[in-house]
Amino acid sequence: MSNALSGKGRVSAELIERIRAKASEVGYVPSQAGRALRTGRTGVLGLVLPDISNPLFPQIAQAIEYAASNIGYGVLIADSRGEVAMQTEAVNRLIEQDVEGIVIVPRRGTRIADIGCPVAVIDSPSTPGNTVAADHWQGGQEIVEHLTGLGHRNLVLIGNNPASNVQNDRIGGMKSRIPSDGKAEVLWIEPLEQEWGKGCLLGLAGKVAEGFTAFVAVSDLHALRALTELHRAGIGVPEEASVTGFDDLLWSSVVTPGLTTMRMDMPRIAEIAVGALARVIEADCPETSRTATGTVASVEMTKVPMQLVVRQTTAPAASPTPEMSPQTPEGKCLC
Amino acid sequence: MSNALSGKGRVSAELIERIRAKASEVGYVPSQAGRALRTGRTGVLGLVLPDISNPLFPQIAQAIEYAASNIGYGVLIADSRGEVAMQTEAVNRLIEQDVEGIVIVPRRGTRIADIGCPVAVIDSPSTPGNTVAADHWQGGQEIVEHLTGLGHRNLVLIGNNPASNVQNDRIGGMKSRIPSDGKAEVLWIEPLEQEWGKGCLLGLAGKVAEGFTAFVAVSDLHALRALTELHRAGIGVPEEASVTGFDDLLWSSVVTPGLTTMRMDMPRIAEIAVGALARVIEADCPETSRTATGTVASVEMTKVPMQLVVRQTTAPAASPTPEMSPQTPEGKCLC
DNA sequence: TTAATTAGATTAAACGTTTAATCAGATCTG
DNA sequence: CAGATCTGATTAAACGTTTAATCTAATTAA
Repeated sequence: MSNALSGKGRVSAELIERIRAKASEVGYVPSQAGRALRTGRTGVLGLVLPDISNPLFPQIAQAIEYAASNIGYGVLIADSRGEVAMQTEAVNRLIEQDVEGIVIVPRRGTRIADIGCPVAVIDSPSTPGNTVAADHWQGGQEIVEHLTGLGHRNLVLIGNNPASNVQNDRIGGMKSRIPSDGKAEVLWIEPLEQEWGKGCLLGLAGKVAEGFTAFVAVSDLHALRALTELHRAGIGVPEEASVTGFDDLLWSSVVTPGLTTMRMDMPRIAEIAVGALARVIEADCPETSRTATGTVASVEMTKVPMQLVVRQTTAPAASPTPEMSPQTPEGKCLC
Repeated sequence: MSNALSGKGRVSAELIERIRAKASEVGYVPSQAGRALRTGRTGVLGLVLPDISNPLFPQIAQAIEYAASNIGYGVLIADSRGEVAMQTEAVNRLIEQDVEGIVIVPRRGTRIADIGCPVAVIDSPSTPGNTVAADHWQGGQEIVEHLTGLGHRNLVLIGNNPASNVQNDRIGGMKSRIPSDGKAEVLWIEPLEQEWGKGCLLGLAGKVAEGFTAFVAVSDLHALRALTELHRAGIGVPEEASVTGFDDLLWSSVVTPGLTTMRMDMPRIAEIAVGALARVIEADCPETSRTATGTVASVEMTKVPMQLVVRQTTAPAASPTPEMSPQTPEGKCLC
């Protein structure tokens, strides 16, 4: 009844105590529904992901949930399962559930329309309307600096799909740090698989024969693939070739050798994202919560630096490879 | 106002149409808060996980979210981040958010107390109070049947922690299918790491020297570790040794060679779990939703069979290994 | 023709909370 | 001491929905 007065208004300490006592005696818990109806605040944020089965989803979800619960919000999840149509449908489901704001990790190439509630976008700094993201470009730079610092000059950059902003940023950053006396070749997996079938070999052995000494993947997933393919071909990692990934997925540390990779500061990113949401929510609320303008474009976009995690898949480049001329002419996919 | 009458009561088709028109004209969306207050139904389920960073969390979350949204429920997530204390705290946060039921994947060894709302537990059939789970025992049986069918007789079973019900079930099932002319040795990783440090070698090369031809892990994570360790030691997979995992994590298909593993039927499990919840919710609701009895113990526990996924890490056992005597005497951890 | 039934529309009450408004008593001021 | 001020408690209104109840007019039956 007046329990809420425990903060506002004027009540005697004695009364407040009596209420408290009775409350816990009866096991009273305030109903969120009632509060929500009166105040228009549900205390719930939505989180929509392009595809929950994305391996780095756990990091995102965990960080968002943590950041949200820290400032008193719950997190309602929705999965667009990769389909772009379901993305808007998921958003609709969330706003029907009266979420006060939405954190969205958009599917590749998707633009988030102005919906009726505050939105924070986590994608890549190159995405229009983005709110916060890891600095993928800087991450790309740092990983190749690490490799060039070890003496590597000829790098194979491994990506999956050139349509991804994130992947492009990472590869862009990598390229920008290739020394003038070195060279880099980009290898896109998806087109390759279009032609040779899913799970095909990437022809990495051929690359080392051509003189490449390092394989720089845009994701630990692809790094793992490279790692095992090289192992299989009898090429020692890191003695004969170095391999790096991105994202520091869980298993990066359990493979042998441990994978050198770049890690995002997810807790930070999540904190910024939900923080931005909370700010516009708590600002807009007094007036017209239903008519909230949509995107949190007002708050300037933030880039969070990535961090290098050095493990065992990187080592100094093999001595200037005496036979560096292309011995195996075909660098093709060996599928 | 009477929009809801669109289902109950008696209204003319004409009026119903007029309402609809006006509604969409004004862009009216019914407020969940109001409905929740009146009906006591929030349409939200909670999902609490022992540790979101668990790599198979995506599968669980995705499946639960899908099953829930299919029958009109939203899913609020909560992470107990491994700490048992936070598990109950997470549950409390959820019920404060007025969830109508909770799906919980309990932390190892945790027992779920009777809280004030319906609960479905997903763990292992050996866990008391469990509602639904994959049939880990059967999974263990099937994977070794696959291996013995290929002629393997001496298997190393790799687990992490003997305190896990799930792992014990799997290993139990495995053991139950070891043929009389074969042998099996269990290798627990966690105690090993206690002694030799995290990420230490498991001494697998020694095992193949002793005559073991197959490594059966309780998780793809450990299988991956075994796979790379064997590769590293120059032991061919699957020519010289077979390796299998569990759970069919995302990357199981991208490693080279692709990992043979057992997959849970998560969609099915999720459907059963949220189905059970929905049933008791919709039954209890009319009377006393606040006084719901707690666990969904009433509905009998269900075991969902696991499915074998054969890829390339398993092959017929090498010809009866002529030199099967233990050449490398030390089977110790080589860390 | 009148009373009884009924379809369809309108009104009212209730859910549990918060916030504003009202009220009674006490302290203070002129 | 009377009127003004203030403190703390109590009461009332409102949020948006659903469900029950009331009300009107029209159709049917006697």
